Amino acid sequence: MSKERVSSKVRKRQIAVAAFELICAQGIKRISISSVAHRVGVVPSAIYRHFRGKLELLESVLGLIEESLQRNLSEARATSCEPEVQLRHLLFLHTKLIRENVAIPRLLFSDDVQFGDARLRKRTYGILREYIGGVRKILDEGKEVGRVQANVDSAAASLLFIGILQPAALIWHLSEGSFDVTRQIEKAWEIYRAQVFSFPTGTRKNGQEDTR
Amino acid sequence: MSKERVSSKVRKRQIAVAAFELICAQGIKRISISSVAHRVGVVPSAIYRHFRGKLELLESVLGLIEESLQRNLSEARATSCEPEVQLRHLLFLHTKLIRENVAIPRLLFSDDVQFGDARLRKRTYGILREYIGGVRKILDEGKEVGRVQANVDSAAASLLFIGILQPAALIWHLSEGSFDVTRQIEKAWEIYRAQVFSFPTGTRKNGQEDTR
DNA sequence: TGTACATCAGTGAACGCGCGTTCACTGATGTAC
DNA sequence: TGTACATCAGTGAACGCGCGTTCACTGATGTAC
Repeated sequence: MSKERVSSKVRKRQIAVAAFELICAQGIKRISISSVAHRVGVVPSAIYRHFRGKLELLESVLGLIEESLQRNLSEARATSCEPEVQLRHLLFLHTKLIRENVAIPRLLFSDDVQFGDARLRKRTYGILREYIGGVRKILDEGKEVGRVQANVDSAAASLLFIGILQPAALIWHLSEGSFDVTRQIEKAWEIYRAQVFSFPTGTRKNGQEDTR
Repeated sequence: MSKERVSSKVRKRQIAVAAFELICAQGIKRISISSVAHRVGVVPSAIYRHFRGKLELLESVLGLIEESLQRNLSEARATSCEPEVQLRHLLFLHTKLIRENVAIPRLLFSDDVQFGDARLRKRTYGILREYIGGVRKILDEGKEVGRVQANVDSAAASLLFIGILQPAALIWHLSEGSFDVTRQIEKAWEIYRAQVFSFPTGTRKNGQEDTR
């Protein structure tokens, strides 16, 4: 034990990251002030120098998750001005994120968040709303330029976008890897995009342009 | 306290149901041998007359969930011979089930199941596979009679079917009701069925029949 | 550059609590005669 | 129908354990003079 002293700002993030990694590896039930402290190389009571309590620690883990999701959203939007390509890339990034960080669904669906303190719940709600709102924005912009079917409800379509991945990821995790999550998501995406986008890549017919 | 004595078979189910209801009302974290026993009107150690331990109790709650899902599947299949109507009805039943029994997603996504004992995980995997398999069967039968698009991947489509509801239910629960889950599911279903079914009800054109 | 002091990250012992589980027991219920 | 006994659901005290949190402390680091 006994790493050297570190400034609170740095340590605070170290602790949040350690908690996040522990959730990835072992689930939320296994994280405790004690286990997180041990991972950082510090004594449990030291955590209280940086966080008021476990709740505040979990909140900061939510902050990390928010960062990742927003980062993905920005990156996806930067790849192309074509909404279909943007969403396709976001799906790819999201898949990767969830595969590598099981902590995310784990924490968001966890009991601590869903039934715990109202602050945690509100925070989570905000994070998800922001993310889904980002997806919806892409769809709405796509509608304006005629790339997205006008009769598609963008709120519902943005939720369904999340639904492309969510069940597959759940099954994948339960199956302990013996389930081709990438392929399932690919196929589900095909169903999705064929209905949502006006002229999906690969099925676009000659001569058909944005005439609407 | 001190209800009268009851046969083990009856009590066993009472206990499982009590645990299920407690999860609905307060989340998994709050259920303990003690709280379940109290709800049944019995002393904690009495639970051990009927279950070897907490794990076995959770397993029996999974059994209740399995029952509900299978019941829905049978009921949906009995409503019509039209696959679209069957799935539509299953979606309705599923929505109702999840709304009234938050315990179901709660337990299935819980840490105890996902990271806990391998038996629990396997059991959950089996339940979900069975349910999704039922959906897939409806789709495959639909394909045979030309009601479901031949180029739709039925495995992916059955997962996406679950995805219609899952994100909406999550957001709905976090929003504490201020979110019109039914409407979102309705709209997402429209996107889904338009792509999956050959001639979705309401958009079927005159003269078009099963010619494939 | 050297000394005195304030700041503050980290320590270690201690706490109260609820948890899952055990065990010897009690006494109601069902069965055999 | 009445008695003797086996079965077995339920009891209550006790256990060891890990949890989140507190508190008085230590001593390294940064700052003022």
